[in-house]
Amino acid sequence: MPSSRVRARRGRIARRRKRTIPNHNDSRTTYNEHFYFVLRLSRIFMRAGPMDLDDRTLRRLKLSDLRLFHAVVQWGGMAKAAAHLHISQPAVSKAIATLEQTLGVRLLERHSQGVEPTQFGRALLKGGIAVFDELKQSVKEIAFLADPTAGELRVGCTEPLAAGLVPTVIDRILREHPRVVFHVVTADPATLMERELRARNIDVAIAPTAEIISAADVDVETLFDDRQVVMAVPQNKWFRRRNITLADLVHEPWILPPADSVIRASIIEVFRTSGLAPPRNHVVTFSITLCYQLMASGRFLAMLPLSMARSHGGLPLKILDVGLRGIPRPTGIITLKKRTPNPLARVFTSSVRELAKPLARGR
DNA sequence: TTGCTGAGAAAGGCACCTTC
DNA sequence: GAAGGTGCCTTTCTCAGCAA
Repeated sequence: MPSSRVRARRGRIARRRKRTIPNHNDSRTTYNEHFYFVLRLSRIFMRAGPMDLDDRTLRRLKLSDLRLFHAVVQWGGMAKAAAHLHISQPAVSKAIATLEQTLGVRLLERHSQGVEPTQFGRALLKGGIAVFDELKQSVKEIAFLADPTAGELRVGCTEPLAAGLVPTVIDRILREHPRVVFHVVTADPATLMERELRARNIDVAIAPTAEIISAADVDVETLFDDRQVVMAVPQNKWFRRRNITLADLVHEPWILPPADSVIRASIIEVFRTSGLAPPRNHVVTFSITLCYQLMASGRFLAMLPLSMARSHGGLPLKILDVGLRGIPRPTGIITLKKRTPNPLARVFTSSVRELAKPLARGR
């Protein structure tokens, strides 16, 4: 039986503990991180359904548990997650059980072949991705403030923009921020938005905006019409001709995008509007590298975005004046709303805006 | 203010159990 | 047999209290 002095002391300690954040055995979990984490989770669970999540319950949630829960879902089982995290299976099982007890809901469906997240588990996962992304962005912000010449930026763009505008922007930024690392992903606009931006694999996307379905979670800033114009290299026989029309070029070797693409349909429409049959498909490809290689021979023509001719990369492409304004293709910056921006993303987008100004004239 | 101490909480491992 | 769950244990960490 403890003495009255000891009991009184223990009582005082217990009362103090109730007023403070519990010990998480994780020195990396700072008060601010915990506050933000709890705030996000409370919003997530408010959306998930009516639940009794009081302040103490939310304070028990830990970033380490969320990371562990992520691993379990990612690997499809507690034992597999434990192996990847270098801890024992019971440790994972207990952590998940504690998490479920704290939240008062079942997060995982247990099967003989592993586990699967429930609707509550999926809600937690979705929020978890956002929580870790926000933390990552904060760390990047701190790193950028500590050393503005370094950092990391993930950019998504289409193939033509990767061959024109984007390298010019990157080159410009690297002159001022020489130790910045760029990760560039190329894909079609819809994939960039769904697979890369929403999954937070990229910080910013530069792409044609007309093909982006407007959504509440996405910011679209159209900067210029990247007109599709007829292009050739200076060695091409048509380059020095004057007063040429589309009809003169229709029987030349053309490089065209695949038949099921939006841009191919627009090109065909241009020929039809001029009363012409579409050119024969000599080469059908989305590959800009292949396009460059073929055009370098001086034989092939292609309808490419104006930004490719205006930027300082790749082949010295020249516009053939066939008396058309070109197919307008609104292009701009796409970012995720309510996401703390990577400080380098701000540098990147302002550089894009500046370089897009000459292309935006007449828009 | 600093360093030490002790209590309590949390994390995680081992052995074993249960379920499919 | 494979997977998760449970009980018991040890280790580690945090923090209040206290003395110098």
